[in-house]
Amino acid sequence: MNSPDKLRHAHGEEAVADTIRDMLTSNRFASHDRITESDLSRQLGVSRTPVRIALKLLHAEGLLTKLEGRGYHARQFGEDALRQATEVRGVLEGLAAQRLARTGLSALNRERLEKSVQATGAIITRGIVDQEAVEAFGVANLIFHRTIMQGGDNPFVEDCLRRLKVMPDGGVGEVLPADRVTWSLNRIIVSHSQHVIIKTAIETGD
Amino acid sequence: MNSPDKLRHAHGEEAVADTIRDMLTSNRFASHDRITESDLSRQLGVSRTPVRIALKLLHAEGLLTKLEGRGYHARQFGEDALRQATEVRGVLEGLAAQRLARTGLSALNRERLEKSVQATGAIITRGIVDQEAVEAFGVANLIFHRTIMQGGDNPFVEDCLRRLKVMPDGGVGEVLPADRVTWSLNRIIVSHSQHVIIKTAIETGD
DNA sequence: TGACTACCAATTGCATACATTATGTGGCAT
DNA sequence: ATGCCACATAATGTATGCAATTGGTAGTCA
Repeated sequence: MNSPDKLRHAHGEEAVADTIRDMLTSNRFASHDRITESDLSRQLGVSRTPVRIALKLLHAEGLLTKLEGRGYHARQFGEDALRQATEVRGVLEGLAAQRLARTGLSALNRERLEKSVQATGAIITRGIVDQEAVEAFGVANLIFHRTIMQGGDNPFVEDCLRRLKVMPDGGVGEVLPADRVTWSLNRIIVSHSQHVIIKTAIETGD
Repeated sequence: MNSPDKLRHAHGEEAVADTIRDMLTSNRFASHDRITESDLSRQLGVSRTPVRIALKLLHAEGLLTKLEGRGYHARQFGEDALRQATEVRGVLEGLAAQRLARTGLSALNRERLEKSVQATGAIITRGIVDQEAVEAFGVANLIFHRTIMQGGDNPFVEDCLRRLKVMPDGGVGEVLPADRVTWSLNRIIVSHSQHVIIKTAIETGD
């Protein structure tokens, strides 16, 4: 995906960053691969300048480690990193949810959470985990978490969570490639029940 | 400070970003000022290229809001933003402290926390809040929070906290300019007591 | 044979010139 | 008088050429 053609359509600069980000999060680079401006610019068919900017942004995002004169390396995320990111996301969403519980749910947000929970519930009662179900769960999960995150009305929470998205599989609600994580019904059930707990906690005022 | 001369000494590119960051955090721009590449490049005596990169980095850091075609605005941080950032920092440090409580304090970290608490205690018993006391408190406070943060051993927590530093006065333990915040003994006492609570909680295993 | 030096290649960083896009303004037509 | 269209201006985005720094390598001297 993300052939160089795409670069001509979307606003080049960010498109370059997005493309490289995709290449990184889909583990297209080995840990020892040197990533340099020139290589990527040739590879993507653009000049060094946008690539240069993109690499600096990705470095600032923490996706790349600098080799001081010899390019960059793709930052490697192990299992522990995933766990750590999950911890952080947990407390941040907890904060957002807490605030939601205090201020009360707007009608729109209440509806969003309701629909999300109903959607995951429907998947479970259907009992079949196919591609469609995984995608549906991804969407519902995304809506649920995003609603809480934005409803918390704390831009810093959103900033921090956005930062966690740099992790492969770290983004909340992203549909994961089937070859990386085997999605089971169990996992959906766990998520669903957690969502229900959180939702009722918010509605009753924690 | 940070006259354009400085740009010639430190590694240009980051120096440009640092300079602009300083200009932003010291409130040198009014909220309605348009910030453009060309203006800054003239003002700093460098070409647009490094300024361009610096602005993009600062935008990614959340210090600038994009005006989509007409430059940037300095992001304004109100009192509520300070409160929100404090909330986020609270839960993140809570997470780090929790982990510290589980894994146990290393001798070095235990000593650091002990010394910090003793220092703030000494300030309180002395009872005089002068410049020296404020600075001493700043140092002790910084050590306390940084110890907890790093002891949590979660790079994402550090990432997020670093992100909060973009706020004016948002950095933990920074000595604040006297004209922005009036430091009272009360405030130090509150901090001290909180530190004691956190410290004993960690030592007893939460 | 080992270490030091000098050179070469590769890479980042900067500046300038050029292309593209968006906004704002002014004039014209209805 | 108001609305729309066109043009000018300013801002971002891109490409390329050049400088400076760094790492690697080979060659020489002790």
